[in-house]
Amino acid sequence: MRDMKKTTDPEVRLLQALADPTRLAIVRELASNAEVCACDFTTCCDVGQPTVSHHLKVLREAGVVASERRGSWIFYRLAPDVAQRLDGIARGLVTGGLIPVGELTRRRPAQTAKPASA
Amino acid sequence: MRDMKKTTDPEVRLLQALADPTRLAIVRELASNAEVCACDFTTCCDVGQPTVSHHLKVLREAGVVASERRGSWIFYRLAPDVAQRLDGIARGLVTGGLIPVGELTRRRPAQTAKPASA
DNA sequence: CTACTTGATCGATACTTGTCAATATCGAAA
DNA sequence: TTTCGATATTGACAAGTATCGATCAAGTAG
Repeated sequence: MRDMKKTTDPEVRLLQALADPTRLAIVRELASNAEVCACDFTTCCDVGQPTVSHHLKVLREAGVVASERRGSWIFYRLAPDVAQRLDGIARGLVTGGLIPVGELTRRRPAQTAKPASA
Repeated sequence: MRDMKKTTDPEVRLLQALADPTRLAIVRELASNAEVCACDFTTCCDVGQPTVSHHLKVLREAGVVASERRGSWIFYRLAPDVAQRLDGIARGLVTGGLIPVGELTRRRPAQTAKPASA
């Protein structure tokens, strides 16, 4: 378990796909253009062509982007549910507004006892 | 520029902080408990204490969690704006609903010409 | 004070990843 | 078919990082 490097969690996969400057630049470009040729990313992201290809593969396999070949070029666009999936993660992190922390704190012997984790 | 490893982009920083199985497990624990003792993460995330400490540091420096010492224990909770920040990133990725892709495709000579990136 | 407990830090190691140069593949056009 | 342009893949390398054991620092309890 300790060496569990293979992340199966789809939320972690999505976050990992987005958690890179170059890939987020690609995604942002796609967010404002709706359709971008692969060759354009090399200029807008300031990286070499193989690097762009690599990042596009990561994004593709994470379900972040979809590709479509037209003529000699391959156009990429955002998967339609990316924003929704990310928003789902964000919603899962909402607690502060729902649970008054002070109340939880108040009904514990906070200074001397540790609350049960379960 | 090519060696720009120092990521200053706060959105990338947030995503990087969350894009790890152990850290997301910590964050989820905090999302459902609102306040968790640092010592409890070792069991719930199945990693050693130094590892937990390391990940908590990463989360702290990314502004994802806040810590508070009470007695011998240090309690962690989610920063109140984490969900909102993540949602902000998600909103920035919404385009499919705003721009009818078909229309963009239709008014281009898609088969033979490449559209200008700008 | 000492002894104990919690959490942070250090050092080492193994794994992962971002990048590039070189090459291969694929589609279009001649 | 050959040639050319656009992508993908491969191989290698450097940098980053997740993890652990050992140790340190800070606080509590005797």
